[in-house]
Amino acid sequence: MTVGGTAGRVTRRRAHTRANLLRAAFGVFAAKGFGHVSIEEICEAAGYTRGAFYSNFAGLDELFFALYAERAELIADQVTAALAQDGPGLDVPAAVDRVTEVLLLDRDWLLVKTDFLVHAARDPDVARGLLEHRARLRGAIADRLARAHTALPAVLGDAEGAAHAVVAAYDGVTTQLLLDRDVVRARAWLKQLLTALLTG
Amino acid sequence: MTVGGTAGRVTRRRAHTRANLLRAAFGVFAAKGFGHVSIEEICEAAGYTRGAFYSNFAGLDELFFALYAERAELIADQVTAALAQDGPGLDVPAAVDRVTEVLLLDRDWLLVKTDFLVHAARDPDVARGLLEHRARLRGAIADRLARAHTALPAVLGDAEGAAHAVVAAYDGVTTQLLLDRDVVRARAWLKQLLTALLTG
DNA sequence: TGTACATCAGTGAACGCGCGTTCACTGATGTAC
DNA sequence: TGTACATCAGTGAACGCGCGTTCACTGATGTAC
Repeated sequence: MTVGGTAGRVTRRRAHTRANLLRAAFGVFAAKGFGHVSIEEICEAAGYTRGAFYSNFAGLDELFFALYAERAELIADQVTAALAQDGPGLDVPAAVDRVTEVLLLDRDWLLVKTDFLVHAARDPDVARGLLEHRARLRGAIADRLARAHTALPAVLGDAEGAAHAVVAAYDGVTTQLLLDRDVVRARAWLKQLLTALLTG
Repeated sequence: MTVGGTAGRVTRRRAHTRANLLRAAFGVFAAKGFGHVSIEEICEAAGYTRGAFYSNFAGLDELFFALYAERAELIADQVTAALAQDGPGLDVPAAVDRVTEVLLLDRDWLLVKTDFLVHAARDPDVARGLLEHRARLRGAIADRLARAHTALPAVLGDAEGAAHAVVAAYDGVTTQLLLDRDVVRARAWLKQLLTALLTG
């Protein structure tokens, strides 16, 4: 246990190195994919030796988790912000536009996110964390829809069901986007899908 | 150039070995994920030495492609069969049931398929092949929908658009299924989504 | 503010293992007669 | 059908590299007075 001020100074260097490693790692992971990336490569990209890596992370997995958590939090905040933008009522088409914009912005993120998905799919513990994160996002969407007072199609059930559908549509469109790299079409397509789903 | 009969006999052994390697590889890939699998592991699982591997494949990538192509073809046939089952008219709910059954059957396949997706997402050549395969499947669905004479919601455009939506729904539901492993819910959910999409 | 001292973050060399890749060899498969 | 011969699929040992992991060390960061 050290005093606040002391820990702050010491931490500054570490935090800096750690951030550099994470930033570099994001690029490398996006380019090559988790599983085709060596610790060596990340260190080289970040300009450190491997010792620095081990001083900050226990291994590749830990760094990958940290990386994912950091970015996922960021995206979640952006989505929440996009949803909160309207007044008490909800302009569904406008909200769809804004959310769509945020969600399909960064191809590198989609790549890393999908890497994380396949990783989570094979490890129940990791999957639980990811499911919780998804549930939180879905909850935010459901809340917003519930407060919208827009008539939702009965087939999907309540707002929770509709939010579920929104997430599924997003995931589905992402898959296609990863392959054809056509962001414009993907956005248009996602809007169309969400419109079809949310306006019976 | 050898005579048919001769090539048949010689090929028989090779084909057998190749099939064994592919079968074993499927299991290993599903369990660990492409990128966490060594040639050594596959050979051990199949009961061959590494030399046998190199006698049949140029490397891991080639085997992975072969594996994917083989299974994808299989699934495509099953889907086509499921679609062809009705008479000239199309019983949409029944067809949805049958297709859903086929598509969400095998978790291992979903895992390998997703591995292949992230791989393709980083390699345009691989992506092209995968996109073509998806287009073919989508075409089959669109054809079937077009012949169904059921009123499709206008938001999705023509039958081609509706087929696009079907694929997106499938991809979206798959993502969730990979995480929560709840096939029953996934099927129910996919049916519900498709119903919402196909019956305005 | 300046100096002596303590701690800790990152260095870089070293070790060793896993495994990709090659290749001379063997015995299995098929042909010719 | 049986035997000698040719070809080729798979063996298993060997080589070597990339890289994960460790650790004694250095110099940077912060403290005490």
